[in-house]
Amino acid sequence: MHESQESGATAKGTAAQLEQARRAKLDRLVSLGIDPWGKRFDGGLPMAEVRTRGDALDKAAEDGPTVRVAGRIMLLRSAGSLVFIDLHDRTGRIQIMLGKKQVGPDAWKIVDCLDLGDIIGIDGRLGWSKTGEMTVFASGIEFLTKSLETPPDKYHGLVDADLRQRMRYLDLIHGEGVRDRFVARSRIVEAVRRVLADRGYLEVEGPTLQESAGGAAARPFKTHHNALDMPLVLRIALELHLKRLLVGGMERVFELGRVYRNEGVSPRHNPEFTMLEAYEAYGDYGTMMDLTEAILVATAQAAGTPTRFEWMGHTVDLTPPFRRAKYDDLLREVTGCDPEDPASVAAAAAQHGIETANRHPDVVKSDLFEATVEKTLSGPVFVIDYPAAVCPLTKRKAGHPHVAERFELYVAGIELANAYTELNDPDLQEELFRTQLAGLAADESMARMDTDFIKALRHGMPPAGGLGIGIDRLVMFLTAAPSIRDVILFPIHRPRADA
RNA sequence: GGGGCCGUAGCUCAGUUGGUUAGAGCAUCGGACUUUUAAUCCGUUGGUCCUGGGUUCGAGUCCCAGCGGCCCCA
Repeated sequence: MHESQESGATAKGTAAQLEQARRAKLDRLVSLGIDPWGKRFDGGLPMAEVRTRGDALDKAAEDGPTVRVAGRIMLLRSAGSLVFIDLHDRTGRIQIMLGKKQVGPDAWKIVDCLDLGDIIGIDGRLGWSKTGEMTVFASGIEFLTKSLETPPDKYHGLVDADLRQRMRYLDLIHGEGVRDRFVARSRIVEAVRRVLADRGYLEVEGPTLQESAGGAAARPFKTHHNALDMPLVLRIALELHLKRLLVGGMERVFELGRVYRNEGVSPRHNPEFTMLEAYEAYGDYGTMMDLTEAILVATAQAAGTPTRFEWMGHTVDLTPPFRRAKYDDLLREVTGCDPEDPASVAAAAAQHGIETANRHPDVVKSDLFEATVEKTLSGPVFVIDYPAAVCPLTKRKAGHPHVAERFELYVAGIELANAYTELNDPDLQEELFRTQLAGLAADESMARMDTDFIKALRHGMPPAGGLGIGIDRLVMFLTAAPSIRDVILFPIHRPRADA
């Protein structure tokens, strides 16, 4: 304490004292000629593999194999000149026993400098302790990295949701199942790519900086290019550029990438999130249903999700084929209105407090559907055949100009996928881009003129099916996560005044 | 944008109707311990009670505003 006052670094407050104690140990390591930041450490076995070997050992035997492991100190129990450590790596944990006699006086000086959170490498004999715990009985220790910060409570870990997201690295170390969930996310994305690759799809990358944001109904983030002195927006969807590639003869394309929507934050919304969009020439929305089922089955398997499970209070069974239900039929069942009759729909909407005056009937209908039907859909269910006016990028059903060949896949009341038979008539597309629906704010409208896209369509886009899947929601669903922030490593946050 | 709940030590949490010097566990530091496993035992350090106002003899506690978080609704 007195030393620190002399050096001007007064240890005021617990945090400073805790750090000072760690820095003292760091200094001791340096004085022992040890680099507290370590170096390359080859030949370490993953803990999971060590455990597999340990399980095969006779528990009384004292001639187990020599193993080398590396990891972070999560627990440290000192019994005099005997120290037990729980060492963790990405694959699991194992107990290390360090004895003063066993490791010798030089190594013991290192053991004296260990704190929770430090990273070390250990050589030792694999065996079982007297109390029946698989243990590496250390013969040597290599110091690899000092931790200057105090880890969270070793039993409770980090609980505060804010801290967990701002300091995700700590959450990954200490949070129950946190790393597993992000491992699952990686496996899910891998599976998506595999399904598409197996079907001959090419993965491509469209521009994230665009002149105008199309392909969805959302407000974009605005930015500016200095050298070109032009305003730009971040993309809100992948659709319009992928369809240009269909024109270009890339008949099966997909993009798996980040999109940005300048809107509210909620348990199901983050301003940046990951979308999959896939387009298949010569297909339609039925083709996309098959693809969606294949992706759901493959990703569930990759994530280790059972076929039948509970999520958000809904029971879900992922055995294909998924149920298909017509939009109008669901609306009729749930609300009792006549979907074909705008007056009947408006009356039902009014009962739910939905504004009906001066609004396009399909907008009202869409609001009514969202307010009443969506939450009842345990799913998985393909809701098919949407009111055409709210689908400006979708081909109309042959002989039914007011019905769009669109489906949304619902699971547990949440929209997981959205697909169309793609509109490829350039004249109709141009007209729909021009048509602003009454009662729909520009921000909420997909109708935004994109003359370059129209030009592309005029060169001929083959009939096609297109599919969009929200990867974050898919991961939420398959890992039973209640919030999108549980599946995004670094979700958006307001800055904090202190830290 | 509206409503509800929350913010106390590095972490996890108590804190009664407003009442003496704000507590515990973990972590830290010192001590005992060669079979522990959230080790145990003895001792020890550590506080902008989110911030700013207000009410009061007296505020962690009540009121107002702000900041931050979680949830619900639009």
